[in-house]
Amino acid sequence: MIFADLGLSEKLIQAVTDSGYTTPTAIQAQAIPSVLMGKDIIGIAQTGTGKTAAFVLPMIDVLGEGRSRARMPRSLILEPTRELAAQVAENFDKYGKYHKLSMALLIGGVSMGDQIKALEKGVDVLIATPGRLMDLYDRGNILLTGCGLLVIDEADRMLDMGFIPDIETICTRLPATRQTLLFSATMPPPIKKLSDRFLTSPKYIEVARPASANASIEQGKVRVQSRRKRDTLFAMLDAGVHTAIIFCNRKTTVRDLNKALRQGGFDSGEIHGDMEQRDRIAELDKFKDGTINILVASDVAARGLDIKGVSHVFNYDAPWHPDDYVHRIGRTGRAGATGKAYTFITEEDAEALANIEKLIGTTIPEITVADPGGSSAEAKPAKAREPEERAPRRRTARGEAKARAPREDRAPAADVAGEEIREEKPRREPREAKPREDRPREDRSRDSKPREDRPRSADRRPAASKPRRSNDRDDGPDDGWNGPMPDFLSVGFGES
DNA sequence: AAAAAAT
Repeated sequence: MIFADLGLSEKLIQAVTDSGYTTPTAIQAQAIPSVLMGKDIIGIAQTGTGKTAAFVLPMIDVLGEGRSRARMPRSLILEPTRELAAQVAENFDKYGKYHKLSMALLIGGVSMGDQIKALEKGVDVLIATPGRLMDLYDRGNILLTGCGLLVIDEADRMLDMGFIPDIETICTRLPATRQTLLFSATMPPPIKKLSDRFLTSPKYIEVARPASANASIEQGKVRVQSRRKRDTLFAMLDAGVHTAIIFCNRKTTVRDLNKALRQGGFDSGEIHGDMEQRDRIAELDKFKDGTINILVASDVAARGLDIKGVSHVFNYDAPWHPDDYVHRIGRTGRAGATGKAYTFITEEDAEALANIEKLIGTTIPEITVADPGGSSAEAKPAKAREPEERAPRRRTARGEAKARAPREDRAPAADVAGEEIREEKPRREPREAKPREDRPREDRSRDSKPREDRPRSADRRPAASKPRRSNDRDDGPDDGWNGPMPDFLSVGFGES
């Protein structure tokens, strides 16, 4: 099966080929022909399965060259978070480069002016989070009567976030004869009800959950006292981590931990919902382009965010909801690359852990990190008990940085060719290989200039109806992380 | 127990 078999236009196949993809994923192969035929779809899938391209590609062809009218978008995509919405917009840019579709990204946290301007001009594709969409609708800036195609993405998360009433309201404002695509990782009763009410004889497509079914993620749990989490984490990071997302349950923890990491000489950043939108974007961009290799995150980044080459996920706090565990660790091990996912477990986490292990159907192997706080930490199989009352060593930024392996040792290995579109946002370039101690922090900003061929953040304004870049870059399927793994991180698995 | 999303 290749993309050319799915009934997509030649221009679209060209854009897909330009991006280096040839083989559709399961969800793409099943969904694309049906979407092209105008059918409603329920897709049980997450990002990581290639879900986004499964609706973006056929939508580009369905909308074709048709003309939009002022304030009357022809299609609407609803996303639960601003980042996901932006990510979908990037997909339209990438695959729609040979089409003349206009789009607008309606998300909160940024000024409305550009969004309103884009709406006035008329857009083919509206990508929105519910809050801003409702706001602009109530202000009379949007007419949904011409909107014949609706995508409800991440429906279960919309439910979690209390968006379902908004979604229902929006559905009733769209024309009754329309095409509706609903994607969800799970089908809880309220989502079932929603689909019964707003979809017409949908085709049901279910693909395996990538994270639970994903053998490319090596999982481990680390039993740790709350007060030793930080030292343990530092030790594990010191041992050599290419790129890591560190999830915390609270925004305050995110902030504190990032601060500590930076003081410790790590190139880290943070993302959580209390940050200004532009800072969220900036941090994510830095992580994507390699300016930083550690991202401390709240669950705002748990689902869907597609960043290539994340080698490690750390659950600094065990997630309270087992579903979140699956989503979090799904940020690594993507597109055939291998990933590691480590979860810190304190005594209070016993119940959460039990729920997680029940959900994923296996016991997570336990690893022990010896000598946290030292720079020569190594992990040993679980049975080797760690000496308990070792005084945590104070680390200074200098000494700690010197003790760390030079960057070259942690550089990613050669790319592995992946043929399927699973990744919405490939890592752009190999990261800076210089050891950080050679480069004072204040000097680094001027060195990390953005590449000319990738959209700068200023370019990512909401109104995407600007002329398309003719030489849109070729995002080959670089798979990201597949590099050498420090030995210690690999031992100890299969012990329990 | 938190986070997210409109201001």
